[in-house]
Amino acid sequence: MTQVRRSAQQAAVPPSTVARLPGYLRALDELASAGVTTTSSDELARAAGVGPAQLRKDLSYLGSYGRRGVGYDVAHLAEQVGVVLGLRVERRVVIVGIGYLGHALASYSGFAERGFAVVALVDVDEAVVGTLVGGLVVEPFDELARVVAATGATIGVIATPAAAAQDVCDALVAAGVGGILTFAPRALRTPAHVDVRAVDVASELQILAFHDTRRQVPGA
Amino acid sequence: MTQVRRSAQQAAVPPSTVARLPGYLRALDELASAGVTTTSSDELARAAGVGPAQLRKDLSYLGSYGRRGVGYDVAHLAEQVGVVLGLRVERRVVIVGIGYLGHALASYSGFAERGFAVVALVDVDEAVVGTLVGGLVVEPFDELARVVAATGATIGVIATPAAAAQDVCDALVAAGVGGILTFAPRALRTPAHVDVRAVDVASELQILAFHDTRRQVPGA
DNA sequence: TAGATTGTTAATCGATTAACAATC
DNA sequence: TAGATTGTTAATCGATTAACAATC
Repeated sequence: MTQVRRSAQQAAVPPSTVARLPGYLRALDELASAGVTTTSSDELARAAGVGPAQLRKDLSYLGSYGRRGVGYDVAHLAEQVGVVLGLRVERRVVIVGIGYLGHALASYSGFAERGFAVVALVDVDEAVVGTLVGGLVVEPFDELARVVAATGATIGVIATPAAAAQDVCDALVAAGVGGILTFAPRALRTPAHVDVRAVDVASELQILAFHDTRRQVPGA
Repeated sequence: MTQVRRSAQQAAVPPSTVARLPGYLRALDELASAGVTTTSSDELARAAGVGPAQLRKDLSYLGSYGRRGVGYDVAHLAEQVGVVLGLRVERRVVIVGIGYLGHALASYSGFAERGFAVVALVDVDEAVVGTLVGGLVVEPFDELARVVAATGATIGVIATPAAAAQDVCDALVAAGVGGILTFAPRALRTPAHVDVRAVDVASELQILAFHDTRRQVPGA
């Protein structure tokens, strides 16, 4: 048991596989909406935008949920992927920073549809605190710890300017959240037991610009 | 020359390295702002949140921009990384879908700071078309091709609901953009010459939920 | 049974890490 | 020169892909 962070259930699911599971779940939901009840690795892979071999390999880490010669039951597989992702337990989210982005996130219906409840909004700006956004009253930043404790939020979202990100991050960690999703373009320092995912839209554009260059300027 | 998409310049930069370059650029800008003029792979790696060996390996694909025993000139290295990413040419961006998210993106100052000009906003909703957002007048969706041609946009951002994403994507491709950044939770089909990057915030939360589960429910 | 499709194995490929010779 | 730090090589590691035996 010197192995770092390994669940007791089955063999570990590799990170690259975990990162693709939400896409499979999305594709399964789309198929279900279209009335499809049984699917194949070929069909599901196409819907998710990956190769069929990769899909089967990924699913094999979760267990054996298909039937040879037949395929996968859409509803059953979706349920199992949901279980593995931990979506059968309600996940509560607190959003810090209620600017345009925070507004967008607080109002986004896609969260509820995919297993998340936004339970609190927090901001430092006195002009924003107390206003109603997406059905919630914005709380002051210095109440963060209390708000997290009171709501049972386990995931924090940072939607503040980059300059404030590390302080907000520290406060979220101190308040006891286990995972952080940050939109601020800055590397965050966190203890090892806190999971961080970063979305940086300008970085995404820069990666697109790289390929754009290769395409437009072949020689120089 | 049967090799697919390979630039004529130097040896290809691996995708995983390209994806980290924006982070290095960010870290370099932070160091420069702090008055640092020379840095080491150790210092820069720490600022960017990666290991020093990985940083040096990544930079080695771009060329030799450091000096042994001394380190890297911050300004010079930032310039070179910018060149490789294609940021010395102005990149023009059109945003489709001006809801909360589109608003947030249109108003985001971080784009301009990092080499991008938002040159056009487009929406289908008649109530939104004609309004002023972030200093730009929102154009009707059926004008997309004309707007892209007139502004010279080469990158399209999709900030619409998932149901509209594929149609918007097709229209952007038809209009001639070379890269697409989508926030809609749906796999997009595009021709091979168009580069797509997808940001799905609910998927990010689901990945966090996976680790949350491992932590909170060790046994079952 | 014959046909279809999974789950798994093995081979390939790419990415990361560590170590160190080159060199400032 | 002695100390520092890069750039590169080689070793390790993990991820992807292809092929096919198992089996419905």
